[in-house]
Amino acid sequence: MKTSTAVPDLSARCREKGLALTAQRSAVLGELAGRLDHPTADQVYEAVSPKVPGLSRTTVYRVLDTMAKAGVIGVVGSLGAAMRFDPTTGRHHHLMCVECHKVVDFEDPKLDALKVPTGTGFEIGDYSVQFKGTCPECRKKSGGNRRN
Amino acid sequence: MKTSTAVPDLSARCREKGLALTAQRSAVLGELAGRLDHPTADQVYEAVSPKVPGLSRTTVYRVLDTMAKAGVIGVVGSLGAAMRFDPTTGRHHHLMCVECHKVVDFEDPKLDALKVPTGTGFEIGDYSVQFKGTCPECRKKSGGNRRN
DNA sequence: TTGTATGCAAAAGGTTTGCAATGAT
DNA sequence: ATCATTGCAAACCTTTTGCATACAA
Repeated sequence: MKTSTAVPDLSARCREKGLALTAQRSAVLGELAGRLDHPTADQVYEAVSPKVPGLSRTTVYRVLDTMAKAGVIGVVGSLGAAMRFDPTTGRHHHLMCVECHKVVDFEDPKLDALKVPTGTGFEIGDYSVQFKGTCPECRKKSGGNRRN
Repeated sequence: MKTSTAVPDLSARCREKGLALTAQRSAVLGELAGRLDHPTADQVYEAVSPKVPGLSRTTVYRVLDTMAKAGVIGVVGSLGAAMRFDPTTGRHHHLMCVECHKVVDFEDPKLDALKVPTGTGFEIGDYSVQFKGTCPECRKKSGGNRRN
């Protein structure tokens, strides 16, 4: 039988990316690797802080940001900080620009008919597919990072 | 031919939900209905403010929140304010609790093979499916709204 | 040694709240 | 008349930044 996803060795990945492995980074990555939930930066800080005397909240934010940008870890959602509103309430999907955070609707009947998971304990109301990439404008000005 | 989604009459929906239709609400909903992007609360405020003298930023936040909770409008992403991190970097999907914002991984090979949209101008890197619902814990304590 | 990473403190968003006044039904 | 909604100011939470110090390679 195939066990569920093994705990990833994030510290190793960190090294592979050529990033220095400090005590703080090791602790933050070690904490994240062992968690099934998807903690916020503050939750990571609260968990790691007791184990690393003097650890700064700022450092946790910076480590998580650095690791996410290097692809060592992932982020859930990946919109900017601000909440975005949508006049459409029906099922539809989104193209999201990872550069400028632009969000564009995408409709596709095929995607509207996915099988909703059962036996998870969750009562699923709806779903949507998020396609993450780079929008036309940001592709042009390659280094474009104006926020939208 | 079928034209793309028509501009929704959000004010009508507001009435249907039994919510008072004030000048401010009407202006906010009117603005949102006409936009294809997915504006932040602040962007809505900037757009509506000139048309409604004395309009408060607070009110815009409150109107959007109220309407979203009533189902008159939608929100993109629907996580809480805080960013969440994930040790997993490969393609996988999420069950998200709309009550407590808990996020649980969900893996399904079928969902890993969706057709990525083309001809959108976007350069798509990856995607994930977000299933939104209520988690087992929040279902029990029906009114449960502790944040996770 | 040399550049990167950390800590502190302070600032910068983004959003929420208490309370009195205003307004919709 | 009555309760919901608004505006203001202030608080709150999350995240980012400047700068001097400490540390990994």
